[in-house]
Amino acid sequence: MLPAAEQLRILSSGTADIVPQDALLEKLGRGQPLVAKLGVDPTAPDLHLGHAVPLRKLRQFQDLGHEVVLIIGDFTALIGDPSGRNTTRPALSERDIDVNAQTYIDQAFKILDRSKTTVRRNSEWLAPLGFADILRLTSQFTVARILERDDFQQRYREGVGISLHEFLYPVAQAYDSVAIKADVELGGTDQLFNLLAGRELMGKTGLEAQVCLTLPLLEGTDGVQKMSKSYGNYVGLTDAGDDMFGKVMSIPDDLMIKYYRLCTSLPVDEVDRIEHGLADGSLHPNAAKRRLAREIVTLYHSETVAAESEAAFDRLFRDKATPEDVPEFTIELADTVHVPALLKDLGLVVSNGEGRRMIAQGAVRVGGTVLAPQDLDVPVERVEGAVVQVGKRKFARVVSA
RNA sequence: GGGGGUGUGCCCGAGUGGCUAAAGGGGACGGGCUGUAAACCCGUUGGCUAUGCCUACCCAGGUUCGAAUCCUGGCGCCCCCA
Repeated sequence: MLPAAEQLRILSSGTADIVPQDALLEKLGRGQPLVAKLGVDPTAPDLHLGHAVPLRKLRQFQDLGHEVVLIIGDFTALIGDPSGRNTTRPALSERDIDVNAQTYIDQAFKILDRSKTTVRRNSEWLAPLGFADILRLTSQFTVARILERDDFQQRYREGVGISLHEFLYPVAQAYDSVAIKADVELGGTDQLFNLLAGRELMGKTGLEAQVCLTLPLLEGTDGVQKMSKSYGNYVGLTDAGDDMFGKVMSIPDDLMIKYYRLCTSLPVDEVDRIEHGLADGSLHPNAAKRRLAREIVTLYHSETVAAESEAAFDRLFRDKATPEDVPEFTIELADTVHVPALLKDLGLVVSNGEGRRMIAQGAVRVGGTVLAPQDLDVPVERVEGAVVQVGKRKFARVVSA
């Protein structure tokens, strides 16, 4: 094992906070493998770069010789983390949870080392608790303490309802840490409260308290909201190379360095160099972003795919040419084709109305030429075998049935 | 248990009987500029082969020539008092 100080240097990079830092140094100093914990929510089966941030950090722990326990929050899913905007969440069926958990694990192993990872479900220890156990557990926390949590405070102030059982979420999560005797728990900065609850409960239970390590929340491609599927601003770990490359290219410049730090495996020093290059103008932002996109695609696919994705990207956006592989659709065509309906059939727009609007706005090309606003109906020869394009990135080739 | 408030399009939010497919903002989308960045400008944003028709302002009824707007009942959410 590396010296504790060196480990700490690596583990601290990109973190938001380590509470308390000296405790981590001390734990590392014992030269024993630590147990690093991450609790995951089995409600969102599609992982994205945001989910990958703590997973990457866990991977660092593994590479340094530590153990990782991944906790599937199948039981806490009955509550739903109150930090979400949704106060009510539909209860998932056991089957859904199984499927989601499996999907999660499969994707997580794109990042984690399988041999150093233990997967547990918190229903293992939470489900058997009786009411008396829960009373004992909840008596460890005061209402004032629970209300310190930012989102509870805010919701309480704004008069948004808080259900009593939501108070139990941090308590349950804290108990997870007790159950597995975690040394370190990871989470986003929005998790700090929950992580600290675990630290507190462990202390009160006579265990050595865990260290809380928080990571910044990653903004999505819009650069504003945190990355999330529901905001549509995510880069999925299973996205095709082309998509991944394109999405990364669309992030705001200001976010590049953060992505470099949190989403790639480049060494800290290299990222620092890039940062300086951008600051003094010696590195063009476009070049830096391309490299970022390549690094990320390489991580989840391969170097070859990354190169192909970049080539496809250039073809589409720099040369404004048609992509290589346009999906083909076989459709029965009349002599005169009603274009809005055609666009809808091709899946390029969701309704005829949208198709009309797109045509009116000059966003539709057939065989490379922009369709005039009055061309709602065109002769079949014009579309047959032609590439139909809506906007910059939606293409389809029409083949007559 | 009692009192009060509120429910509008993806979101916020105007709108108290016709001029409202519903102001304004945000978001999103499209066009221009460009580096698919930011900023900025312009446009679009319920459905329908469409000078019109249909469906829409929590739900169900009702009043009216006409309702998001009025009435009745229901549901949801919030606040205060106990």
